Amino acid sequence: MALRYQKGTALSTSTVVNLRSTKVPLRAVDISKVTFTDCPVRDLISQIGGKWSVLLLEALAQRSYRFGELRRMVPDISQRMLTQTLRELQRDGYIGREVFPTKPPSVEYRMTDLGYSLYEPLAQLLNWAEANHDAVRAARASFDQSPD
Amino acid sequence: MALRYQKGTALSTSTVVNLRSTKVPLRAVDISKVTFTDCPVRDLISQIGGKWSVLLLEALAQRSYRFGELRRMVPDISQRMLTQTLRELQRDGYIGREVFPTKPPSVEYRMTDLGYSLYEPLAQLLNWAEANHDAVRAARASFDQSPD
DNA sequence: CGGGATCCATTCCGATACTG
DNA sequence: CAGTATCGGAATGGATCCCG
Repeated sequence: MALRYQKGTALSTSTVVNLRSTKVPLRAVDISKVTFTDCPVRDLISQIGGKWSVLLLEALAQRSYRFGELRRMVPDISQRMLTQTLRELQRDGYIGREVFPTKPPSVEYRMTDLGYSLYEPLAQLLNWAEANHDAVRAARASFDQSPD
Repeated sequence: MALRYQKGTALSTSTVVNLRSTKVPLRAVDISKVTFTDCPVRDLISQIGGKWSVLLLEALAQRSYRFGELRRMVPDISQRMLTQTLRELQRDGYIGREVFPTKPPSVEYRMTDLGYSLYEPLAQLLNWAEANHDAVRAARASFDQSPD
């Protein structure tokens, strides 16, 4: 039983198990010719696992913002990464991009319905992070002093 | 107004806004001498944003597993990354590690209470990923054909 | 203003070999 | 069985310059 899909066809005789809840029986899936992005979880993690995606989703969940506004909200992001991350979020359908042909041009980014639906469970996770950050840092400090 | 904490003290006169829900008023936080890991969200993302963390949390949310079992469940993980990721998860207090001094030795990993509490909102997010993967891939295909 | 293009440092991660 | 150590390639991301 293999966990989550993997690249290539190296394990064509194996199966992949989609684990989710302990209350749900495990489902076996043929792994032959299954590619990386076929696994929803690996796909999502590889996307929003980036350094900036979640921060931008957080901002745009509030309201629409222009490129320069976002840049000022995340002061330590480079222009390159801001552009690139916004493109990826747009490509996945989480945010929309509208160009206003003013001089100089302005571009506004806004969350889509799909993006809002993603942000719901995501916000819960971020709330957890904030609520439990002290516990995590305590565990970390304890481990660093004497690895259990 | 800056979004989320950043490194160093370069923006000592700025403030950071913790954004979360549109229903919650924005809170301003002094950014002076605030380091990277002081932001719970950035900290969490940099941790579980890795390639393997979520998969291992998913597995261990089911039941305890031994090192070799986890390795077989995630066949495309290297021994190096399995060890490393498990250490990080243990360090943050999400999982525990117990050594049984048999010959040869066996080591069992199990989720902690903190890990289970993290897995609750995380599982919701993963459920979303599975439920909406088709929509994401459709948006991606559409974008690749003609960038909106 | 909102990018694109290029170069470079760092980090991540896989492969391999070795060990108690 | 469950690691550790080392190496090298791949991917990530920052800095800088240019452009309509």
